[in-house]
Amino acid sequence: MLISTKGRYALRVMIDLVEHQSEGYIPLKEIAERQEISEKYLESIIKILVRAKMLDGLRGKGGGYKLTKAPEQYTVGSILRLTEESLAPVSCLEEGALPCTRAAECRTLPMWQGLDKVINEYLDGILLSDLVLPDSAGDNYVI
Amino acid sequence: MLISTKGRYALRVMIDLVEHQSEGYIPLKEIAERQEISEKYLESIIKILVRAKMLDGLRGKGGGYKLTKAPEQYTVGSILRLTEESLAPVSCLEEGALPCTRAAECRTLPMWQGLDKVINEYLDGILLSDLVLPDSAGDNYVI
DNA sequence: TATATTCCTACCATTTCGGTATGGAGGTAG
DNA sequence: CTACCTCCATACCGAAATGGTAGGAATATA
Repeated sequence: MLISTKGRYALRVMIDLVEHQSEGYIPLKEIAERQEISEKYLESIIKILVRAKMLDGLRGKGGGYKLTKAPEQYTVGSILRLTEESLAPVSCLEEGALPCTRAAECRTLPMWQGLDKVINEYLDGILLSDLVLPDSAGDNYVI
Repeated sequence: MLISTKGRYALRVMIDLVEHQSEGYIPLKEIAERQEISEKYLESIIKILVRAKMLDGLRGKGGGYKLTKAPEQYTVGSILRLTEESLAPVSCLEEGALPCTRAAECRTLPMWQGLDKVINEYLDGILLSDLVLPDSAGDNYVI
């Protein structure tokens, strides 16, 4: 499995916020209820998005979270690369992985690099706004 | 990470066997030494390939393993789908996963299905024989 | 029969996954 | 100024997956 619940939930939060953009700051509690995710777990995921300035958090009464950019400005890839620490399909391609001593003779390395490219290009080709479109238009990003 | 060491090692074993096809049955010990993988761990991986009739195992003195088909008959995808129990990028697409109650309203499901398709098509487009070609030809499957 | 080699079943340490619990710190309305 | 509501930080925890290890039984050859 490439994408854990963390990444999937992060995406659902972002979509939820797009769908309630007009309401200003949305409290965590509301999102958690709508998305049926535990408040505390969701909190830890949202924290990552706030630190990366993908969301803006406002404390105090009437506070909550909202997007910092327009939905077309976020790619799915950029969101997932934040929450999943790596989207690399194999450990030898992960950032900070110690260079494999067999890399030079490795028959499979170029293939893994190709797979990595395919995955990232697919995910970067989809915008957050694409995921919120009415159902009928939901096929344009399924290759 | 999508592909664990199991899948990667399986692929390396298959490649090793292609490169020593002419020598008949190749003992586990030889493969393990060449590939620098523990004999016992490799054994558990090879077992999977034998059970699926991708390899033929012969016991006793002079025994070992060999391919059951020509290298062009194996796709990388077919090998990986055996050793990794699933190549699904998200858990909700795994075989035997309990159907998600939110599937109908899920904004991200079609995207995950698209990703799954992209991954499988890439891996099924590469043959075992492609991985054994001389180095200079190693770019034809990197998109 | 001695030896090489595959098969089969357990077991295990470490890490990751998917959370929960507790306690603040900081803003805002009244 | 205080009560309330929100974000922020840290610690902990059970279950499953990962990446192996160990011991021995079955089988074929010489």
